[in-house]
Amino acid sequence: MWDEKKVRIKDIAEELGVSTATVSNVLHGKTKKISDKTVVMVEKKLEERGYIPDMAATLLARNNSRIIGVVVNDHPKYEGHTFEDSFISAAINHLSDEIEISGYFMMLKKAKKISEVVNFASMWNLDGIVIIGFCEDEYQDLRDHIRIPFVIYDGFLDVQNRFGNITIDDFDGGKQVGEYLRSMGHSKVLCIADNDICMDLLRYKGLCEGLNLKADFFKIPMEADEREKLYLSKLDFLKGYTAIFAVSDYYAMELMRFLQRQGVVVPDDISIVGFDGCREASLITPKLTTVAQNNLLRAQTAISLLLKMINNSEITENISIPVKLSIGESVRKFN
Amino acid sequence: MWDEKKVRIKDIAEELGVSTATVSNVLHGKTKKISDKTVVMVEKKLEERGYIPDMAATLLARNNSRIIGVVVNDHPKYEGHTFEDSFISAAINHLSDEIEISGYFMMLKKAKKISEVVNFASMWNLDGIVIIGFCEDEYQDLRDHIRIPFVIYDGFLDVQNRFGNITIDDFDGGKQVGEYLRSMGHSKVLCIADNDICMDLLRYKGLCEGLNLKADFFKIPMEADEREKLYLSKLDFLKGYTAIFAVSDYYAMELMRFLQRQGVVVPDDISIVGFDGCREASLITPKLTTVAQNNLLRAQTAISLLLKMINNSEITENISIPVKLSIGESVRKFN
DNA sequence: TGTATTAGGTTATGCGATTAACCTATTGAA
DNA sequence: TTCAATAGGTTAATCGCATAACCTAATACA
Repeated sequence: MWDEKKVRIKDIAEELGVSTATVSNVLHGKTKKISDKTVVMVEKKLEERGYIPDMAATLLARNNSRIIGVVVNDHPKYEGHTFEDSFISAAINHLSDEIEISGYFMMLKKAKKISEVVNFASMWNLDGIVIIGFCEDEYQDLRDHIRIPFVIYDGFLDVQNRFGNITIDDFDGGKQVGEYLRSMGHSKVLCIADNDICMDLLRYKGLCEGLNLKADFFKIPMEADEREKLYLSKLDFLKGYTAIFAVSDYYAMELMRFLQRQGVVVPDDISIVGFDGCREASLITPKLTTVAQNNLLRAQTAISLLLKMINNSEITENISIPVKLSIGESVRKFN
Repeated sequence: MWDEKKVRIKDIAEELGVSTATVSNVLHGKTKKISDKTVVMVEKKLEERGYIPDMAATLLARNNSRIIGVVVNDHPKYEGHTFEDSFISAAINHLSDEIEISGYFMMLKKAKKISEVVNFASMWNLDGIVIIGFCEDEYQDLRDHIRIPFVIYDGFLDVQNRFGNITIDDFDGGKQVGEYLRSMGHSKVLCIADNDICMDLLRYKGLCEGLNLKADFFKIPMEADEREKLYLSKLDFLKGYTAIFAVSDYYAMELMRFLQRQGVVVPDDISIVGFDGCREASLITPKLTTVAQNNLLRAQTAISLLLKMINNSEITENISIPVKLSIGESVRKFN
């Protein structure tokens, strides 16, 4: 039923009465030492027989695999829907395209621990890794245990050349939000985040800078039902603010739904701002005001940096992608 | 910098003074002909040296790769955001988990043509394929050109055992919508779809059955801007219906946004129903009434069927996953 | 006592592609 | 005429693992 034999270099060579080396050289354009007629003959035969290289053999024979691993932290906060997250799925989508364009292959993996990443790299002889969603300690750990270059897709601004690092200007994004809210007359502003480190903190600091005052910071739990409980118990506290800045669109939209269910009108009663510029943000009502990231540019930058690192293991760069406030309908003018 | 040598079976064997065959056999649990103490000794050493098999060599040496390909049609309608589509990303997310649980590896690929799928399978020696988003002709084409089993993730109900086929009961889904709309007093109902074949038609037929009358069918173009134009020019036509059933949530939500921009209130002026039960459907306002699919069950079913087919190439099954109407806020009672 | 069986391994080959090293015939130069 | 160089290849080793075929010593059996 499904048993046609696959065409190998050896088959081509035998049918043509040449050596496998000749066929292989033609395949790779190393034709300096092969006559034009032989080249043409081999090329024709390859085409005719529909030759497709066997990757397992190819990988084994050369020392670079031309495979790039994309590893996403399978964080509990995604509740098993990691690849459905809008930031993650956009990353995968564009990374996949960029990797293919560059003539590489992508291997995609969820991982809970850095040791899984190390094993993954070793077992597939990956040429490089793009990694998403771990924290700084874990990246250092990875750095100490791996032999290949990697680029942190959601990097930190303050990292000093220790690995490839793609970041957005979190501080500036927060600042843009702050300036906008200030221009709209808000001064009682709350910032919510699940995390008080790294980029969340930068966004918060930017917010304060833009507002020109110290906004309050509220840490929320990572589990959805605990957040719900917390919001319920702190409803009056939340209502005490005229605007709330959530450090991700996901939290912003969740909070918005929660408030709407409690009869709070957005933006009339409370204004809300998110961060990420995910697709749903512009599909909901009211449209979410948020800080938009250029996912395509980010993926392009990540892959082009990684390829540079693969070709020269001394390079490590820290690249920041600009962000831009995207004004929706979730903030009202406040006097 | 990144240059530790990787541990091979040969290294383990030499350090222990045994043959590579012994180590390999221990690795695969073929310990009938190996003394307990040797087994223990080898296992200890493997653990201690952190042995990780080289996949390229493993694949090459055995005739099954233990790789499952997941191929998604890179359809123009996604406008380059294929993996961000909610149906697709949910599929990838769950398929990835199921494949990993089964001890296989996933290779993910976008493809525009079936020939790419054939090459992909050949180059990686895939054991099987899960394929999403192509049309029936293309699947037949694939069937004729490939040597390995494949399962159609978004299959058709009327296919007769020609490949592994996972489908939902499109007809029943449409029927549930029809019955619901009928119970809400709607009789002027329009069905919109970009396609007049297969599952879209089944959903439409189910709709009519449930309504107990023949609803109108309206074909829309696949390009977003052309749809926009069409909707604009046919606004009065659309307003002539009390309820519109879009055969996917994507179209339903898009239409809802369009109507809202035109000042049409949903559901007060027009009721809207979608199909798929994607995540955004429950996040928008008003919450979309839609036909929910169980994505996890679908992925589990697809992988378990594919594994059956891999182990016995005679099997081909046609499995239908039940669907359930999820009532939101986008349909009003009409008298 | 002689033969069969079993325990506990080892040897050697192949998977398909890559590539360094080698070979031979022809041409060119002195 | 002789040697070097070049064109146009071929040979054979290698990548790391799996596995069928083979081997030897000890034990079982009759």
